[in-house]
Amino acid sequence: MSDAVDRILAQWRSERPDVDVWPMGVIGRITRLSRVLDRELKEFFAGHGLEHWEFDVLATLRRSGPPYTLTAGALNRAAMVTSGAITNRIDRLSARGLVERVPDEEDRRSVRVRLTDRGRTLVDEVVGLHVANEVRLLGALAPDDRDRLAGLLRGLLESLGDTSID
Amino acid sequence: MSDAVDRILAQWRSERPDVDVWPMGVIGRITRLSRVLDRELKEFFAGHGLEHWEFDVLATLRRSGPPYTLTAGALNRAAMVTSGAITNRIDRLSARGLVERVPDEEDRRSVRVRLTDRGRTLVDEVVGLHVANEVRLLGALAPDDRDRLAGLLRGLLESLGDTSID
DNA sequence: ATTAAGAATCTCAACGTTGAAATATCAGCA
DNA sequence: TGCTGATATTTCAACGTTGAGATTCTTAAT
Repeated sequence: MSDAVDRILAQWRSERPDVDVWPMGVIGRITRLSRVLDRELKEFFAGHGLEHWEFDVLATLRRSGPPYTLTAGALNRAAMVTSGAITNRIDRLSARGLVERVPDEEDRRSVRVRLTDRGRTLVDEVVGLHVANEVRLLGALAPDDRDRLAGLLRGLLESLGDTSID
Repeated sequence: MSDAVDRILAQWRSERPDVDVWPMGVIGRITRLSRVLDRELKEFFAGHGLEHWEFDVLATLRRSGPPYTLTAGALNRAAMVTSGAITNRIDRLSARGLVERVPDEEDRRSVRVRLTDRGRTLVDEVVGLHVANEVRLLGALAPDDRDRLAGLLRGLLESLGDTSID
């Protein structure tokens, strides 16, 4: 049982035995898994006429609950991208009629972004299939291992300060 | 003890109790960790006058062992990017004098990319510091947990077919 | 030799993100 | 009321990747 990262670690041990590269066994695998999973999810969403980032934004609004409205800044932090990227994403989702900009009466610097009925219908249809697809991708994981893995990853995220979505 | 993903999961359970979103507890965390770690590494490499991708290419060549030479295609697969991206990266590393293109005598479609002495010196200086920085980032992980986490991630990567770096 | 299929790399236009600057607004305070 | 610093969003040029097509070369069959 070995993966691509095992081969990379073996190369380093051979070439630079003075460096203990164990952290790459964790960080390298997180990086590679992220890429592999991204490709899989991209393919899945394409099958439903969506970009990955489109689903992300719609899902963020959907799970925030009624009235399915968040500020651009909140979407920004949730997606972990810069503000310019969010402006662009809202523009395009808005052009597709999936969200709409609503002026914020209380703070006129702010823009509220609201899921339209079409947007909500779409995300509600897709989210179940999306999760089923994720279940498939994690099929190799025994039920006990799911919790162990999630717990270890949570510990890391906490230690790195990723504790808030607001 | 909770992280950003715990909050996301709680939102889904409240809004869509009919969907069991446990896979997001794994995939969501891998995705977020990848972004957080990417930012940290980017900052580290910038402190050494390098882009993250520059180090990646140099390290791939370095750990392949003497004569520190790989084809463009091999770099391509190692970096998990498209061929156009690798051409671009080789161009720029070559302009910095860190690698050089060597015509492949056996297969004239191929381009061999060789680490220059400057490139090798640079990567050899930086790799130890890079690993030390990774150790710092994983500081929250108990020694036993390192192996457990690496093992669980390896199992996933294998099951998704990521078993080769050639 | 010649041909055809496949492989390795490069080219390039389209696309999305970044990061900084610009704009507009708010909140606290003199 | 008028500042001042902070905040929210948009704008925009620079940058890197993608993905498809073009180019060059190899391999195997004829």
